[in-house]
Amino acid sequence: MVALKLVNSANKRRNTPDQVSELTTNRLSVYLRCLNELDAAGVQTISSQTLAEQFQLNAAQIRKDLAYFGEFGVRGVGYYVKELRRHLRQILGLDRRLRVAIMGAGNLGLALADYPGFRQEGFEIAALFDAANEKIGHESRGGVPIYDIRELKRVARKERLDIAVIAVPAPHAQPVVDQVVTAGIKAVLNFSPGALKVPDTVKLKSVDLTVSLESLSFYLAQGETPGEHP
Amino acid sequence: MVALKLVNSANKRRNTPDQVSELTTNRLSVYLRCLNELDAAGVQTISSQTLAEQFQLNAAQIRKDLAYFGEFGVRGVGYYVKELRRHLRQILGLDRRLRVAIMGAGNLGLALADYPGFRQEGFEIAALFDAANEKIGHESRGGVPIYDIRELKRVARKERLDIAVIAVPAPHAQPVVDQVVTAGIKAVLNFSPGALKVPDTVKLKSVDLTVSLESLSFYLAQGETPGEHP
DNA sequence: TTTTGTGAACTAGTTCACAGCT
DNA sequence: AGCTGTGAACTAGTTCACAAAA
Repeated sequence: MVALKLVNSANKRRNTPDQVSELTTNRLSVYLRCLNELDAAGVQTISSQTLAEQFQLNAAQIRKDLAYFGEFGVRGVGYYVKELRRHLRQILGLDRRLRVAIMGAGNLGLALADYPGFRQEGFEIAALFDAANEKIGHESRGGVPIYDIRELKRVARKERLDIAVIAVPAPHAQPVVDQVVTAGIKAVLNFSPGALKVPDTVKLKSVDLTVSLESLSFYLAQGETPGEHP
Repeated sequence: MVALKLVNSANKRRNTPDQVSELTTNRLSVYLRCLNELDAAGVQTISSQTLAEQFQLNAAQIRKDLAYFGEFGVRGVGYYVKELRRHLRQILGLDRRLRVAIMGAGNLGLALADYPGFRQEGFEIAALFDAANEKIGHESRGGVPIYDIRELKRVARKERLDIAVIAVPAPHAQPVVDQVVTAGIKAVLNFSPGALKVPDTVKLKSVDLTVSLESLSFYLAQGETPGEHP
């Protein structure tokens, strides 16, 4: 077991022990953000306990999440911030720039194209796509070029696009995602409401604004009648 | 038990039996969307089985989610679409219009203000707030007025704002959400990266774009080394 | 017969608690 | 002494399977 772990941490990539839960990868991303801040603040080491206090999390959970990918900690000390940060970036595949396409140059698409949060952590918004002739050939305020969606396959290859963000009106979402799949893009972030179908060789992640708002509405409706809270 | 259930479905509102999971309320929202489509298509009744086939879900799960709030189905028949739709709208608190404020009239805030998906299901974008003088007093393309954020408390009362959407740059997010809480708003949808602190009388729901993208990045990084899929 | 509502069984995810390094 | 890594215990969420109703 110890021998296996040593092999794993020597041969850094390649480690899908069974199947990592989405909840885990989301947390890794949160840890990374925290480590970036700690590193920027000049902190050298951090314990799972201290890290857990920052957000609403259990220290054992953090240790388990990390231990899953290797033995990154030092007993009696904690984790070296710079080192753990490097490991997490590599586990999350952020040690290379990922190129993102945004489908739909409407309000939302243009806003996302220039959203500074995306660029920060190694993502590069390389292209916008739209079907409206008057938009094609122009670019976003931040300088992202707008291509004809019919050019998707060609541009995807030439620009080496890794991820597509779906920001088109709901009725166009499925046809557009079909084109994305055909163009060979393997990861999709969907902002349109409703379920999209993709083959299971493609990873789809959906952010449904209506569902989020309605979940808040439910809370407000329940809150009307007081009810207890733990 | 049967008697209790009859009481519950007679006295429709008021039913927080223990604590409803977020996963459940999210699904209710998905069911509602599906029912809207079925109703529009003129479908009269639907079984949990048929509903489950529409998206990737188990029929028992749907029945359990619904049965939690009352006995809405008819054995041997299924659910009456119109009736179930009405129940769900009421459970989710969508039987009244909810008034939404968007904090931050930048790219993202303006895009969200005019996002058609929001208006559709009973939400009303009533106000934008910003700190930049040159924006205050203007309005979004869709006609949502932009107020000075210092006016938040007054406007929140006058306009009866129910929900705040946080679309300001990350460093401003915590101060802004503090003001939102002070203004008495009880539900917040946060688009800024990182954790926000709110008192537990306020419901906070976060959509973290960086986390979503990094989760896709993880998938791509793992996919490099083939690995099996079930 | 069809399909709901639901206890029981199962699966996934979290937290505890402690042996074992440093 | 301090803190990680991890089996064991626990909690939450999902699916099965079937009795009861229409």
